[in-house]
Amino acid sequence: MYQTILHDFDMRMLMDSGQVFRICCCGENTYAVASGRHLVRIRQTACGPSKEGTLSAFGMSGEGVSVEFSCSPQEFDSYWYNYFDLSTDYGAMKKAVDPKDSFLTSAISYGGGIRILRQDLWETILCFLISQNNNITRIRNSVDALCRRYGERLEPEGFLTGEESLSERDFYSFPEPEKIASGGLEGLQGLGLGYRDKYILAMAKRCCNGSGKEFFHSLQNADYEEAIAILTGEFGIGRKVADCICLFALHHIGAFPVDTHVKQILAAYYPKGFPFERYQGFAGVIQQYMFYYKLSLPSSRTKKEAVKPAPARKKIS
DNA sequence: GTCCAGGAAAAAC
DNA sequence: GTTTTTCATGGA
Repeated sequence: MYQTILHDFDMRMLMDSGQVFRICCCGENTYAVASGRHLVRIRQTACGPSKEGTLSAFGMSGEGVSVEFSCSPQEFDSYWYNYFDLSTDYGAMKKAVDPKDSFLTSAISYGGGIRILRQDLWETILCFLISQNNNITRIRNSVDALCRRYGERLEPEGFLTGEESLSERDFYSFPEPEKIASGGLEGLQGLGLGYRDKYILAMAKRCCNGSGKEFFHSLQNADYEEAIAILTGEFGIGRKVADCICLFALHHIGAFPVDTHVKQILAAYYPKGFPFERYQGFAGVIQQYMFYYKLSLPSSRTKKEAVKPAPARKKIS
């Protein structure tokens, strides 16, 4: 077990932020995080004198949360510290936000515990291939089903203090390209992938054996623009998915993925344009606060009808 | 039945 | 070169 105090950190927000699909809640204030072949359980509790502790108070700058990792301090240092991007000061980026921008200030007050994770590249490429024209719940289910079919069962590492029983749920490693490729298209049926199965298979074949390592290294050594060019050259990856991979795996935090939600935000709240110049170099962090906050809003607020009233509805016969 | 979801490829203009 | 259609799937 390893315990520490963290700022700008909230597991529930990270779990639901849409950047990662392998975190689940497995008890009160307790979460399981799987990444590649790593698995850890994390318990987070409010600490210090804070205003009556709502969950939303977690992770706000200044307050901090007490966080227990089930793993050893060595595993924390060598993997999870980097995964959660704990060397970055998010308070500084929050302060850069225009105080007159009420949408953004609300978004940060609502989702201040979000960070940009440094996720495994192979895993992130596949997860965001699955994400296209899909919703977060279905993505999570497909990713989990894929890991159950081709991954290996992971043994929980270490224990949290006073842990009575482990979660009934079991966890699997993210499958290697060779495993997915060998199963062919048939091996991808029944996972809810829909038409995306052919993208997954093509990417798995492309990353088999040595060529995957080369591909990953070229991406990791590329700057943002180069990475976008490489990624969008692949079957099934367009600009939006490429931006997500750049942001969530390659940590190009200037990347600003525009999906259906962000498109709605920009149309509804920034009709005269979003001030990208103000957030140069870290717009992706700002984007993530906006995205997460938007998920909590009633859809009527940003749906097209709310912005521009739709013409009279066509009469049904 | 229709619309929507962290879109992109293929077809059609 | 740009716009439109198609592509699976399941929940609302």
